[in-house]
Amino acid sequence: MLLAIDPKDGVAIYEQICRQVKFAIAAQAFLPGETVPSVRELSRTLAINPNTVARAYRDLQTEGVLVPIRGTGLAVADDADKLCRSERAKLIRQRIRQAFNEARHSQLDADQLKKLVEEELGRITTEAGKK
Amino acid sequence: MLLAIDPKDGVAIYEQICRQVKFAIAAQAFLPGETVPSVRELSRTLAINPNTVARAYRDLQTEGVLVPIRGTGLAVADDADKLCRSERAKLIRQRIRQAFNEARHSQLDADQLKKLVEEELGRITTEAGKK
Amino acid sequence: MLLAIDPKDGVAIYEQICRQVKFAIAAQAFLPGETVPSVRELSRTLAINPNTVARAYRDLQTEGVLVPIRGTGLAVADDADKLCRSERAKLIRQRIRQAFNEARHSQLDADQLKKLVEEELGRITTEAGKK
Amino acid sequence: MLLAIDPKDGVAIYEQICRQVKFAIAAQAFLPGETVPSVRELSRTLAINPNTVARAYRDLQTEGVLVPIRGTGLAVADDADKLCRSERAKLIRQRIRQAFNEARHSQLDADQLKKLVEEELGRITTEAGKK
DNA sequence: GTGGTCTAGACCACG
DNA sequence: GTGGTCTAGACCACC
Repeated sequence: MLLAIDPKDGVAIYEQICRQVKFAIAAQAFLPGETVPSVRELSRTLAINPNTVARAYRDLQTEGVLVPIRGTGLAVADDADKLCRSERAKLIRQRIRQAFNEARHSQLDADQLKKLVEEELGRITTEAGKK
Repeated sequence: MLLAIDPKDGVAIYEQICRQVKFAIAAQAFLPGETVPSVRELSRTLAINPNTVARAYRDLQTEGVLVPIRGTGLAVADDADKLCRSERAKLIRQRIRQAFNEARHSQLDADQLKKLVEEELGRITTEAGKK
Repeated sequence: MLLAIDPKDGVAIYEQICRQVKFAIAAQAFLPGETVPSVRELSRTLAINPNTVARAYRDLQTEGVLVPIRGTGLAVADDADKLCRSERAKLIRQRIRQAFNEARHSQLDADQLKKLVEEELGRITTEAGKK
Repeated sequence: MLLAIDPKDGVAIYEQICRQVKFAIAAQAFLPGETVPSVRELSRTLAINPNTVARAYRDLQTEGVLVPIRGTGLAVADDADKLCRSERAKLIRQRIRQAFNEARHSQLDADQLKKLVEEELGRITTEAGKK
């Protein structure tokens, strides 16, 4: 279970947990039906307060990603993998669209933007290749 | 002076003001040497708390975008236009890099990402063309 | 012995067992004097924790629905069928009263409520007729 | 602002708050655009912990009933009244259907059920009349 | 052991 | 003043 939490990231810890759990499910690191680490265990692992983990898990439940099994723990919902994958795509697209909109709105020249994007895109893909 | 403030945007109001003033300067809607609306006037116009406008202007002063003119108000700094344009570029590059990093970190396939980016890029440039 | 247990139902499993056993007795699927399945057997059949079955049976004993027969197991009490039927009626009346109270308390118009009730009542009786 | 909270009702306090706020909005005791009592104020009024109120309000936000106004408070969303009215109806119908289903499932005689319902319905309407 | 709820009190950004 | 987040620790029902 690899969750990288940064307490001073600016974004709330419980949101980091939510996002990473969803991404882990999307990447099939957690399979539907499996239980996720217990609130207490994860809170120990990440050295954060159990309430914070509980809140993240609660949000994941209201989103339908996790389902409670009484006295046993929280399990990944049956269709959570599809749900998480589609949401992951949506989130990423949203971020990109937002960045581009901002660029356009600031009257940045279209060619400059295109060039910039290709630079960054190249940077990412080569890094991914190295890995 | 056209500033579109949305109190329900989630983004802090003072940040919206900062950003829009800087973009207005970058787009040469305000020229270096010109004075910006007074705190009281702008707070009336936008129907928001004067403290909020004051805070925005304070931040803009620390960034060197605005300079106080004794007995007159706040004026756009001499090199503010260049400064704003370069910062705009930096901001945009940062956003794009951030979005791409997030995408990569979520184990999204590189080709999918590339395709997605090109889609959105096309969408933006055609829209810009229409405009 | 047909007991449909749903671990994800939200209702506690031991309560589901209690309720279904009592309803089975009320419907004369179990007759007074008959023995019910042993804790170990039922727990295997339903694939749930033996403690949970034991707790359900314990509750049924305190309610006087089941009586222990030394060396043999648990048997349906002599008057359990009447007891279960009357309790069933009480439970149902309670639920209905509760639902109506809630409706009234929510300031729903009395006529609307009446209409709604008759709709649902019709739905139930026709379904029962079909069956 | 009349919210009747019963700490030992069995249902969680935060849920009682949620339901009552929604019902209050449905009954137009709160109008869209108005702010609801602040977390701290309501927690004082009800003599409960602010966190509990905050949790209720948070749930109402995720449901789209309340919207945050930074530094000012929480306001009733524009279409919250319709949303709450329809949900109120749905909730009540659900409860009634559930009670009836349970009745049917327990093989209660249809005529008995009908008689029982009419008794209770009469009880409610006469009480409402008195009020 | 599990999650769920509640209390208490702290700190932060925002207006 | 407002809500948002986090920590700490308690109690409960359930398995």
